[in-house]
Amino acid sequence: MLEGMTTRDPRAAGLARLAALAADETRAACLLALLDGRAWTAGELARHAGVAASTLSEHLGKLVAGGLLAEERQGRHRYVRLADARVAQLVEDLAAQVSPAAAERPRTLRQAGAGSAMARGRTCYDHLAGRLGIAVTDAFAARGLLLRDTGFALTDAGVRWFAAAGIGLDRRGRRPLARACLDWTERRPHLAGVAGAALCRHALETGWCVRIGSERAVKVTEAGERALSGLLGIDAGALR
Amino acid sequence: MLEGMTTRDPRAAGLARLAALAADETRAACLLALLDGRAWTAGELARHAGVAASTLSEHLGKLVAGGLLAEERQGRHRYVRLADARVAQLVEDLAAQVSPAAAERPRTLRQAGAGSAMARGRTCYDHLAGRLGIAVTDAFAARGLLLRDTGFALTDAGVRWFAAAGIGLDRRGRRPLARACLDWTERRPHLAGVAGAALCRHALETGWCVRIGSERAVKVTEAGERALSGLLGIDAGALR
DNA sequence: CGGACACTTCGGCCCCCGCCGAAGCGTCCG
DNA sequence: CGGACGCTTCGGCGGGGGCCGAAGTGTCCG
Repeated sequence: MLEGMTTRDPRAAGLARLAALAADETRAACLLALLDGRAWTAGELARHAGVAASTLSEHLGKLVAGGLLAEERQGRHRYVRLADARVAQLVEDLAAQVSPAAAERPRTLRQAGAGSAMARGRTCYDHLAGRLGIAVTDAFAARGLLLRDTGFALTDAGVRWFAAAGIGLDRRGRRPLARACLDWTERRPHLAGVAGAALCRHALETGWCVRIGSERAVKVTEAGERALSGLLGIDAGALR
Repeated sequence: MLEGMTTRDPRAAGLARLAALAADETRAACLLALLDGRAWTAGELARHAGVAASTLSEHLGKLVAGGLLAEERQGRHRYVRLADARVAQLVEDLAAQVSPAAAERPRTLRQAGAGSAMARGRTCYDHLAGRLGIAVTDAFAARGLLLRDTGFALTDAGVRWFAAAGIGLDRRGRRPLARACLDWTERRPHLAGVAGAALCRHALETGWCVRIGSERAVKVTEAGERALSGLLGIDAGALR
């Protein structure tokens, strides 16, 4: 009907193609599961999503081809993880947009227990979240290390704090040094970006926190309580 | 196959439903067009997207029902615009993720001319973009009004600057005071959020800038050059 | 070497959804 | 009042894509 089939907008086509990757419930479940920052096998994801292995294999093919996932093959396993921090942020942003109603709703006692551990402290892709993440972010703001009421950025004092604590910040690359990640249990933003990732890595490496089981939940150790109290003035009570 | 049809993750379902709204090329073209912040009629969007009016009517129904668009009916016209700044940011973020290759490619002389005017200065939803937006952001950063290398936030001096310039900042609401919007012609972030919107509104109201034609492009007036030079030290040459 | 295992490919099924034109409805204007 | 106009609803068509089980490939382990 239209004469010249006016070449359609390539930006619209690209946007649609990208969104289509997340527009399927099974693939969306994979993306959300992978938000924990770990690498999952195809089989784990298939069981998690409740579909046949063959079905999930095709989904992974699309997600990898679309650049959302990176894959690593080890023996007979296919491990996938979110391709990079940009993708993680995109999934977070989309998830944060989705109806806040769908957020909290523990179903079984066991889930409720796990949920409360998750609410205390957990990782979100590569940074700290839950009440632990909030407490750290609050402490940074209270000590003038972080601006968060007029945007979200480390102050000069904040940059010096990281140097003094011996936590290196990789300032090459396009990833922002600090950005806000909107939590979906707590309803408040917490520190993400290069600084959030560096802090989380340091906390796990030095034993301030340990992972609980194979889950995303983390627990603050006694050494961690002392360190967080000394370096940031965080009261241990705020973490319970 | 599966016994209890294990109730699927409502968060995944919500994410998939949201993404599906943008996963169609015609709807994606609408969302991108509406990024200019104006209200479009259904007919304008149908011509823009190159589909029948009946087709586009159905698309608008879904976008409105999904909360991405707000509509306003006037007589026999149906005006739609992006529902709010959150949606605008989401579309921006998705568009920024899409292959940078699909960015620049002027096709006709007329488009090239319009493109260069757009590159000089334009609005992006409700804030300034293009080289004008970059110049303003650079000036804010150079004068210590804005932190952007360690995140993105107004400094105290920045907040005072807005007060001194008589530009009100509405600090109620959840919208961040300052945030980065990634430009897709220039490849650098520029000031968005409450402060970016207030600055843009003020610039248009006081005649620092005027819109060119019915497009998103804006031009800096002579009065605007004097004001930007006096208040921010922006050299007029940077805007050409 | 043979069986268990993780994943992939293939064929087939079916549903969803985007598309259109035709017809209908409300609004505007001469 | 009547015709032009903008939008919506409806029926029907066609393509795309998610799903599965079965069969195939490659890996690990006893």
